[in-house]
Amino acid sequence: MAGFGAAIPFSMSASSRSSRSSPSSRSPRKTRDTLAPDPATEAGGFDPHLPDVDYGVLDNLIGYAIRRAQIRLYEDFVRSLAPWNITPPRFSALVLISRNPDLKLTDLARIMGIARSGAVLLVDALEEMKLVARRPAENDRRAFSLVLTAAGRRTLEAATEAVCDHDAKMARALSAQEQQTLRALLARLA
Amino acid sequence: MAGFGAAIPFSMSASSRSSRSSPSSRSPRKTRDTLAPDPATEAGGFDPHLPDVDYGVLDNLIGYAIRRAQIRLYEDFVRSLAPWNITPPRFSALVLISRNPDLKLTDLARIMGIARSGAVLLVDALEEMKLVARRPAENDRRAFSLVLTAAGRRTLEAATEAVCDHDAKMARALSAQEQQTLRALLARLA
DNA sequence: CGATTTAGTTATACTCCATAACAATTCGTC
DNA sequence: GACGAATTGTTATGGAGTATAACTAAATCG
Repeated sequence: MAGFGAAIPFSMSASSRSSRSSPSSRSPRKTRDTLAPDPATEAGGFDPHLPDVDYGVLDNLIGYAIRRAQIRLYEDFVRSLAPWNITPPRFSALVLISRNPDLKLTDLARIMGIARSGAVLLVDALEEMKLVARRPAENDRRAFSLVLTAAGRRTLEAATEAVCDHDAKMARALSAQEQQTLRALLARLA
Repeated sequence: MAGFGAAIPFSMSASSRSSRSSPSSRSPRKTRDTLAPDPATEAGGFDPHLPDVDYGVLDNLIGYAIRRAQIRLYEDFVRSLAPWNITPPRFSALVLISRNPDLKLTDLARIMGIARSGAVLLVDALEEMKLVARRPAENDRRAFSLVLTAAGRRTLEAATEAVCDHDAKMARALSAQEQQTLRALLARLA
């Protein structure tokens, strides 16, 4: 889930494979054959609310209304960042590194709500893309200060523009006043 | 990510481990020792908006406002379902199976936006928990009709109550009128 | 009937992320 | 100032979720 980089662990008990009697009783596996290349990818674009489906309580929950909106926005958000090979967590990291001087890897992890080990991987990727550099921190020889490279600044600028365009496009059905209302209501939840 | 059971693939290029010069230059690994049991879990509860942090553009995007609200709701949502070992996708599946008679596994996959293979695992888990049963479908010996067991109905009823309580708790800061407004605005996005 | 499609399944692999352990360093406290 | 505790960055390992591809049995369509 991620998206912002949040934890949202959601792990719980594994549901290990179970033996089960199948409708058409199993028979021994044959060897490869390959007749039809299997029709294009499954599970493509996802419509969070199909007609002719009874969603029961799900339709009554504010949480699901938010979830649905988030799903719709998210897919397009990812697409708008794809040209730079930037994922949402990477975008968040770039913004945070850009705006918070002397940010340490541990700070980044805390802010984004991920484990330090995850932040290492994230920064590794950004460093390999030459967008971020680890610079020895002053006063602490254990730590790095994270900084954007020149390329990182350029990429962030371009990606930011794309993201803002995307956001404006998504919200264009709402007036400025309505957007303000939406923001205020969301902020008051929970 | 899931949560509702949505796809949201979000995969792209893997950021393979890179060689990197560390701040304190590496030395050979020693064997086990175990001194301190490492302080409680990292990446615990996540605050989507810390003070003293500059979030830059992120604070201006409607998409992030929604994302943040969703994150806050989600953690609590998961906790409210935990007593029954029900995850959000499992809850969605139970509701959908309950409300849509004669639902097939493939239908479930399509509605939830996951691959059929994923639906198999989901239904496997629910069947192992004795909440759902595969019943041979009429007129099609390939397919199952998914149905709730008596235990499944009881569990769904209890979990639904917990979920509704949770949702009401989250939205209690908003008047009925405001909740309606929020719903309407969310529906008009994208 | 034969070709194609569909439902359910399995195997495999990938991605993201957490936990745990660790070395080097810093901090707190006497 | 020395020593135990905490912190920083790191690696190894593994788990959960989901996708892709291939497959069997059955239905459908010409």
